[in-house]
Amino acid sequence: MEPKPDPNKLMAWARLLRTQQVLLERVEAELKQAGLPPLRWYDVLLELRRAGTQGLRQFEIGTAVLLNKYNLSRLLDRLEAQDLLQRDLCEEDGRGARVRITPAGRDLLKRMWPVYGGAINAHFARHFNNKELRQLSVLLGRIPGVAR
Amino acid sequence: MEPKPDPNKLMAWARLLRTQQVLLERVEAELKQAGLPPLRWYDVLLELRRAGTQGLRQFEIGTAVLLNKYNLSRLLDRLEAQDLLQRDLCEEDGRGARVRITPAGRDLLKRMWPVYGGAINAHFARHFNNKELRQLSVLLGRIPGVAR
DNA sequence: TCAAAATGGTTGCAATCGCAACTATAGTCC
DNA sequence: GGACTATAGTTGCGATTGCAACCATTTTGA
Repeated sequence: MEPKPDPNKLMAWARLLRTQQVLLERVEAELKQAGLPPLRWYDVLLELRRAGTQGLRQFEIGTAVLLNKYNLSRLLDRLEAQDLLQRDLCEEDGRGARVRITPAGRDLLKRMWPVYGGAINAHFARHFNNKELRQLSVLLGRIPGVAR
Repeated sequence: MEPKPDPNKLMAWARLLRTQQVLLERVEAELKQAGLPPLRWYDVLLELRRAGTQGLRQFEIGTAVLLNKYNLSRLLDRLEAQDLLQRDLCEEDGRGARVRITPAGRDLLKRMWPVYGGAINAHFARHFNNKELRQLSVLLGRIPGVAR
C-alpha cells in the first residue's frame, strides 16, 4: 500500500473500523440501558456454558474471547464476586484454576440474550439477507485468527 | 432473532466482533513496536490535516472519529501537549475552540503512515482482491452511520 | 428582553486497562 | 536429581475511560 494508499483497501479498512465502533457502542448502550453488564461478561459466560461441567482453564477462556491474561484475571474476579462463576483449583495442574459457570451465571446469560440478540438484529443483521450474511462470514473468516 | 438464534446472523456477528479485536490488536502492536502512538492519534490528526488551515471544531472531530466529548477533550490535551495540534479560541462561538494541526502533527502522520499502511496490508487487505474489498465496503456501508 | 433550554467543552472521581514485575508450578535437558 | 526455561495466573502502578456534574456561551421562545 505504500507510499500511495489504495482507495479500495483504505475504504474497506475504514468501514470495518467504523462498523466496529458504531455497533459496539450501540449494543453496549442497549445492554446498559436494560441494566445489564457489558458484552464481555456475556462472551465469557457463554464460553463457560458451552464448556459444560468440566469448565475451562483460564487460558482457554483467554484464547476464546481474545483477552490477555491480566485483564482476564481481573474480569473473572468481578464475575466471581457476583457469583456468576466459580474458580476451583485444578488437580491436573497446580498452577491453574478451573473455571465453571454457576446457576446465577446461566441465569444472567438467559436474561441478557433477549436484549443482546435483539440489538444484533436491530443494529446489524436486519440490514442484510442470508446470502449477504454468509458472504460476510466467509470473507471475514479468511483473516487468520477470525474463524475458530 | 429471539428466542432462537439464527446461525447465519450469529456467525456473521461473531466474526465481525472477532475481526475487529484481532485486527486492532495486531495493528496497534505494530505501531507500538515502531515506537509510534496509537491509532486514535492518527485518526484525529488525519481529520485535522484534511480540514486544512481553518481547522475543525472539537465536536466536528468528535463526530468524525466517533469519540465522545470528554474523551476527546482529554485526547486533545495529550496531542496538544506534544505540539501535534493547537487549540485557538473560536471567534464565531465563544464557547468553542478551533483545532488545527501543526507541522509536528503533519510530520507524525507521515511517519506513522508506512507502519500503519503496511499493517493494514499485512493483516487485512492482502487477504482480499479488489472485488472482495469493494463488496465488503458496500455491505458494511449499509449499516447506518458507517458510510460517511 | 430575558428566562429557560440547548450546546460546547472541561473536570473530579471511580472503574478499567496496559505494562512490567512477581509467585508458583510444570516441563526440559544434562 | 537439579538447574533452566516455560507456563499459569496475580498484582502494583500509571494511563486511559466512563459517568456525572459542572461552567460558559448561545439559541429559543413567550
